[in-house]
Amino acid sequence: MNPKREKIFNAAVKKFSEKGTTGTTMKEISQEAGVGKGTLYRYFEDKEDLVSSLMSYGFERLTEVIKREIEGIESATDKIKKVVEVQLEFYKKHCDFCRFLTREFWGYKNKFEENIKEIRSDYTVVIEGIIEEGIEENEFKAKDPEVAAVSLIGMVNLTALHWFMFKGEVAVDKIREEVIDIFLSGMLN
Amino acid sequence: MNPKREKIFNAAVKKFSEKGTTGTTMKEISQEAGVGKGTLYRYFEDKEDLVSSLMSYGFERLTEVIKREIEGIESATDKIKKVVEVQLEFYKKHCDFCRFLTREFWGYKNKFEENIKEIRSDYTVVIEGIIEEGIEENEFKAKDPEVAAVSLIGMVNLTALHWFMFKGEVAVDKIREEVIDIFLSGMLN
Amino acid sequence: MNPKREKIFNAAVKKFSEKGTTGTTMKEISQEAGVGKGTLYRYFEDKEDLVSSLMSYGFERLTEVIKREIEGIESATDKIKKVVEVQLEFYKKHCDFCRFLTREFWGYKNKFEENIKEIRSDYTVVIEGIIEEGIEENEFKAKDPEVAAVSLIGMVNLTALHWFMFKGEVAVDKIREEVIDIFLSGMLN
Amino acid sequence: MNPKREKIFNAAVKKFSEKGTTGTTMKEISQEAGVGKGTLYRYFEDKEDLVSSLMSYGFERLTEVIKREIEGIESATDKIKKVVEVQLEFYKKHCDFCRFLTREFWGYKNKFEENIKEIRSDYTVVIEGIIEEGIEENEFKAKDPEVAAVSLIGMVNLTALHWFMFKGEVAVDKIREEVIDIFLSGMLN
DNA sequence: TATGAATGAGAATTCATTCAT
DNA sequence: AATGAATGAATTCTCATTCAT
Repeated sequence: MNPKREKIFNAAVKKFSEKGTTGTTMKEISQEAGVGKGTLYRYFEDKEDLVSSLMSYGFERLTEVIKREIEGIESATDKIKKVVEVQLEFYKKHCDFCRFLTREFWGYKNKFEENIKEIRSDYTVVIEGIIEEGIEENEFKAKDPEVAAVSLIGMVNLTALHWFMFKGEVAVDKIREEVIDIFLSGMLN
Repeated sequence: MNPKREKIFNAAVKKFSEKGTTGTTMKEISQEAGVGKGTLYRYFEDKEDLVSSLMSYGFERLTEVIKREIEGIESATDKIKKVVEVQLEFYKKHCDFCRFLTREFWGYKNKFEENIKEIRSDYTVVIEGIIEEGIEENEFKAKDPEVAAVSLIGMVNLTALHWFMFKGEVAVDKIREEVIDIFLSGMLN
Repeated sequence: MNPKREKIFNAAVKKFSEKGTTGTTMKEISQEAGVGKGTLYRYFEDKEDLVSSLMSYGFERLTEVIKREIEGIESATDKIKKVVEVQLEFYKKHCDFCRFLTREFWGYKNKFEENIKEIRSDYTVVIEGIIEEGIEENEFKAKDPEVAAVSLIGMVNLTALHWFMFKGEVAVDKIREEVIDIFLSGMLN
Repeated sequence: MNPKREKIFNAAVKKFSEKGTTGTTMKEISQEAGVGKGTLYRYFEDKEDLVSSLMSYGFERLTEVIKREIEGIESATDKIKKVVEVQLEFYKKHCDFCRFLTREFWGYKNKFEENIKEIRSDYTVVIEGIIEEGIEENEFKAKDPEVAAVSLIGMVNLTALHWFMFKGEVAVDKIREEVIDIFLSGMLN
């Protein structure tokens, strides 16, 4: 990627996470990025485009990493374990981005809405695929793979964010163990 | 509650859900509520206060309903089942409010931050309590009740919102069954 | 007319005449008018609306005055004399407005274009009517009343503006005599 | 003239006529001209200089053509006829330029103001000269040659522009006949 | 000599908030 | 108590101009 575009992305993530997209001004982003205000508009149509490009970019990176990491893993159970781990690591590393994402994803009508939905769908579908596979192989017993996939994402997403917001850091190991255990074996003794 | 305050709350929820808090103007809220713009400032200090009051109010209602509904239920397992059901019904009924909540909760510095954190904590703590109870009673096996509680909230929250956003309505029955099953018994066959 | 709207109109004419519509900022107008910047937007949709409203308003006033003044005059010749006199007086009195008009009328596409064309047409048509009348009464000999009408307007318009720009004031008496003489009797000896 | 300078002139006239000088960006001109944006600044000090150079250039061409065409013509009457014809042809051929001129000429303070006034004066003076000549030769009867000259220019200028704007084309023949007739013989029967 | 990426002053416009009625 | 006209700080975005390549 163009290095200046990347500089802008990094500055935007930081600011958006701290103050929200609407609470952040283009001027602040340009200052954080160390470029002129006008330069933002050379790389992005407008603020909306910057926000949605950033969201797409992040989702794509996350989906990419997950796809790459589960490659070669055989059982659906092991794949799920890896997915949880990779996601938590991603959240820990890019917690600014993840806060931004959680906040802005459930967004309101904007010109890029469809585009975003598609990207997010990609990400959900990967996890859904693993669950379907597990069902076929008789490893898993879920009736509705979509509910199961979104549930898993929800568990990881909210616990990670909860830790980040209330304790200051994502406790990857602790969360991973517990989440995997609950998701795979349930709470019942 | 003061009926005019309630009118304003209802108008605000509707608009905030449609267009976000920053995308909604005080004028729009006043028109939706059928009162003068100045009147809003009689009932709320400023916009920030309106947003955070609304958030507290909603969390309190949800916590209240949950507390009331699990009263008298004996086993932790049944309590969890009820919690999931009540939450999904609440999401279905007040999906505007829930979208607003998810978006605005992971909020950014504002004068009411501490207040909000406390309220949200109340809500988490109720569920954490049920889980702790279940552990004590040897019904549950979780190592970390907090992770477990937030995981459950995350599952319900995200599946409900996912259905609302991508399918237009929250499929309470389907989600409830699957989520309860996963949370209690896990995915493994 | 609303007194605040009028204050804004007067301020806008003055500034537009001095610096052109695009050379004048909304801030300057608001300062000249002694109102807040936001107030301009209570009375006009946007800058374009302010410009075109002003143009319509001026054309309407001019057309109105002309219509009123020629009422009761019998011969077309006398009517033409009155038209030239009234126009020159108007130009002298509102030379700011006239400079603005001449400059901005031959404008470029904008949302109010059709509206403006209609208003200007009204004004041209009045003069065309007098000429047609004169032809019917055998007073005048023009073959094309439209060319004749626009010619007269052009003579008055440009001489008045020329005097204003190059000599600082519109010499009403001198211009009136000569223009009427040329238009009615021609240059030939 | 330098061919690149001419390319820029042509591009600028086209754009200025379509969208006004302030509505046209330097980038648009450079693209229309097929040169880099920076190149414009090699041939013109700044935008103001481009506008005023263009205006001077056009006035000079028009004055030049008129001077050349009336050379050798004897009577003032015939010279006036030729002047009207030449002007109308020029307007028809360069209507973009003429619209630009009418709009921008009644210009506002800028660093090249004096220069422009002089050029325009040149043009007026040629026609004034013809009229003075006619008076001396007893062909014409005007009392004030300046009013007469500006009147003629006004007639031609506004009728041509009126036709261009409201009918899409300058009807040279029709306008010429009528304007010459009015100017020389007047309207009276 | 020619280019176009980068800049930042400045423009139009919005909107939370105030306050006279 | 209720209203909505008025305000101006703040925001997004544009574009003339510069300058390194």
